[in-house]
Amino acid sequence: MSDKPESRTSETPIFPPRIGSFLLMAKSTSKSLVIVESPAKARTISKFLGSGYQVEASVGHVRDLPGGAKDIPKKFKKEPWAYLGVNVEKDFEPVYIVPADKKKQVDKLKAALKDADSLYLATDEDREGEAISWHLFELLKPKVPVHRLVFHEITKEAIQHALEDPREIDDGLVRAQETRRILDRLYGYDVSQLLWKKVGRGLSAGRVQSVAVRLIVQRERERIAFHDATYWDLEAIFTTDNGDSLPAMLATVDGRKIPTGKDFDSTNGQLINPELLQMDEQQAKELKQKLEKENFRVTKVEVKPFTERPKAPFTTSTLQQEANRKLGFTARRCMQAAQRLYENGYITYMRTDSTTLSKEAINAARDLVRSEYGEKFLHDSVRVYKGKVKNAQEAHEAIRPAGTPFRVPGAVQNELDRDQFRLFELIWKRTVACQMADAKKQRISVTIEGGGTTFTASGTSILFEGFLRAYVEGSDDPEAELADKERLLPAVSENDGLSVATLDPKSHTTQPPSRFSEASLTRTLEEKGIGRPSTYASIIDTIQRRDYVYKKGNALVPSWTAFSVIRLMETHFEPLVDYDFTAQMEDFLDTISRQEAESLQYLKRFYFGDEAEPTGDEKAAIGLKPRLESKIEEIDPRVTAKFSLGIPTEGENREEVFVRVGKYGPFLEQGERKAPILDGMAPDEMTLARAMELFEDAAREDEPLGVHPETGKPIYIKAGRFGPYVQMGEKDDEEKKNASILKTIAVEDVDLEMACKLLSLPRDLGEHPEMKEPILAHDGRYGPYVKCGKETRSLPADKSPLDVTFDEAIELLKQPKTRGRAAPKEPIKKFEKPSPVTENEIKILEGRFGPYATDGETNASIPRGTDPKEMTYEGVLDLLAERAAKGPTKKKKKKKAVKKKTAKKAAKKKTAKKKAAKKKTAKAAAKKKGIIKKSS
DNA sequence: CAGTGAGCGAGCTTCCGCTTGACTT
Repeated sequence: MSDKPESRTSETPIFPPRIGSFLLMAKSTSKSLVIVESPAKARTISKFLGSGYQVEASVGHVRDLPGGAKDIPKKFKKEPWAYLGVNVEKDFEPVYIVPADKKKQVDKLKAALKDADSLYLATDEDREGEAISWHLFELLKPKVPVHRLVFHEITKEAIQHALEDPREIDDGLVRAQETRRILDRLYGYDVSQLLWKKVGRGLSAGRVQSVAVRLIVQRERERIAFHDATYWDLEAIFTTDNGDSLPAMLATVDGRKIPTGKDFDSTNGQLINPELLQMDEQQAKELKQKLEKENFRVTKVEVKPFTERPKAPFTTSTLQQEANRKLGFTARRCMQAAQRLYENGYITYMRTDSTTLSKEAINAARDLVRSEYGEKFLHDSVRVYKGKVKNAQEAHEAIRPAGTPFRVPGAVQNELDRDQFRLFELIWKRTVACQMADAKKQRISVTIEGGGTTFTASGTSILFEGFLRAYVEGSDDPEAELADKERLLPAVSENDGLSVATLDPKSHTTQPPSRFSEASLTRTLEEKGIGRPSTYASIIDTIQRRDYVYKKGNALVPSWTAFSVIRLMETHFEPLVDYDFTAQMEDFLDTISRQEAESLQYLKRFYFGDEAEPTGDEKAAIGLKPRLESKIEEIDPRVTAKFSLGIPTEGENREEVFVRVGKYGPFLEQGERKAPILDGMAPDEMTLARAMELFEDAAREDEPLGVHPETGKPIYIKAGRFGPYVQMGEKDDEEKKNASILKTIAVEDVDLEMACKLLSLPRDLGEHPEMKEPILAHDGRYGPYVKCGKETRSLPADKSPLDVTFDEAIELLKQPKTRGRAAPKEPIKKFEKPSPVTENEIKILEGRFGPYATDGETNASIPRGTDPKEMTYEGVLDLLAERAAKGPTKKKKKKKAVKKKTAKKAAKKKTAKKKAAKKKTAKAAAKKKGIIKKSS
């Protein structure tokens, strides 16, 4: 394979050769290669173009920055910036590689190009599409004429037209894309790595995900800060002279308005305007009694007609939102169904930010309105929706039924599965509805007076359905949706007398702002121009995979880890989580694509700060690198990961209570007291009162597994730092005993008998005949082992300290100790020739972390994916040389440095590391514990 | 968040956007 890693240099020509050059060499069987992004699109276009064209797909991007160490080309591996894949020391020069999963496709394209006498790059007409074309050009190095082709619709006419009018690759757009890519990499990798050091392993930060998490955390903070308020009013049903019922709500009493939810300050639950009348239950009941005897009459009837327009055709974002609201689909499920519909030709492309419909589509929709609903439901002129989405790139049409005419849902039902059909129907209706007439409605408000009070009643009636016949948009707030429905009032006129049928005191409690759902998060991100159609679903996946957010029904709930990370970001990297950061970046990218600004200058200021390039806008001068360097010292995770719940004003313990986020998850702390926080408890449920309860719970002993038959002490299963263990005796029992549960035993299989066995360790197997010392079988931090005097031997994997025999132990103790486990393992491979460096034998061994090569001094892992048996002598030498060049591992150096500072800190670090390794088991056990607790 | 004796290497995690299969069940 000749896919050598490339790095862009300034000499690389951006523009392909001029159209029409070198046509003299055209082969007799002349064929043109056309490359589009999607295979489905390639199939469709292939039908429109004759045999003179071969249409292939790039299947997305074909080159990218290296993802991790395994992708970084050898020659850069030693560079300090290698982990970024961007040479920040040399004008942010990116390193591009062909990702492993794209190699096959690139080879295919190369082969296809060999048979072609011209190349058409027909990727999408947006920033990313332009970049794909450029990368294809760089990678394929075509020797035939190259043309850049764009078409907005996939029709024969549009494609023919495009072929007649090709253009060149747009250098500005390509640079803008590259700038975006580099910025995301610098932000993403550098800030993530800071989080690994300060918060926990495997965490991540990024331009898009961090803002998404911040939104969710911010909403939770509002919920925590929320103070509810309760107020009462009266719900009346009046009767007209005709005997019709007229429901109405109390509005004023003696001129004072009755409040509604929005009249209260959410931070303290108090009325914003104290002139309003906040009644309690008592007052409401008294008022009811008083009013029952009063006469009422209608004093005002207001009729207001209004019209409603259909919503724009679907974009990815609005489709996901509606599928979530109406069908209960997650973003992921919606996109999966849409992908199938697209691939099989039922709908147009599903990743789009455009609301524009092609002429053909508009005509098809209008024809269907006529045939399905009748002429009078047709909007009198063609409705055109202007895109109002921030940073829209509009490379595609809106999402709509494919082809013309549109097939009606009933006709395709048997061809589709249930998800696909329901989604298709949704798309069909939305598309058709947008060429339908406005709905005409009217709102009627009735005011009723009597006994110094006023009541109001309102109703909505539909005068003409219009587009509502086909499609009603869903709402994030089910109550609002309900209120939107038609509500009819009996015909009444001013001065009509009314009698009271019922008067019901009703209590209302104000509600905190609701959490984000997938739909409302996507909508908010889109409004702010954050994320792209192809990424909305993956953003939601990512923040859940990192345990920043979990779902509770449809709601996205932030974890305490999210609180911790977001506070760290807000405190130390505020510009990076600014809600406008992406929008500002887009503005810069626009100037870069118009070739009015330099990418380099922007990146310099972003990464190195204003000093590097002091001009213009402050906002871009974030100075990520110097900021990271100063923050790595400054940030104290024990501060950013500590949240006060307040100070108790009663009870014995009056110290301040905190939620703290540790490596194993969140826990409560009050002075010396600690209590775990169980999974599934949302941050806004964690009040001071609830925390105090949890401390009590933690103090109370758990249900014991049973009682030890000999000592009579209770036995508990507990989750500890080193995994699950059994404890005999109460917590404060001086003679209590603990024993780890062997890794070969599942926690749920531990019964009383097993627990007793574990507690019986170390087990005395008898005296060693020669050493005259007892042989003990025990379980330790490196697993089970036998011990005799000062000699220890680990047990092989198939032996347990619970049943290892005397003879087996003797046998083990006979083995030499040097190689740790039972016998030294056979090398996977040995080489005859010794190392020229150390003159030792070179071997490939099977180690704890996989196969590695050693020359006696240096050890080098065999890269994953390489068969160690296939390694050549030269290959091994290369690996060893590379490893040796890196020098001794950094870790050892660091540890020493830390040790110098404070011995205490170093010790802490050490245990922390061990803890992290066992996190999983401990967590699982804790979870199990939670379940046991609940069910018992 | 419990405490239990050795020594043979650590290396990796992560971003955003563009696209589908290749896997398994």
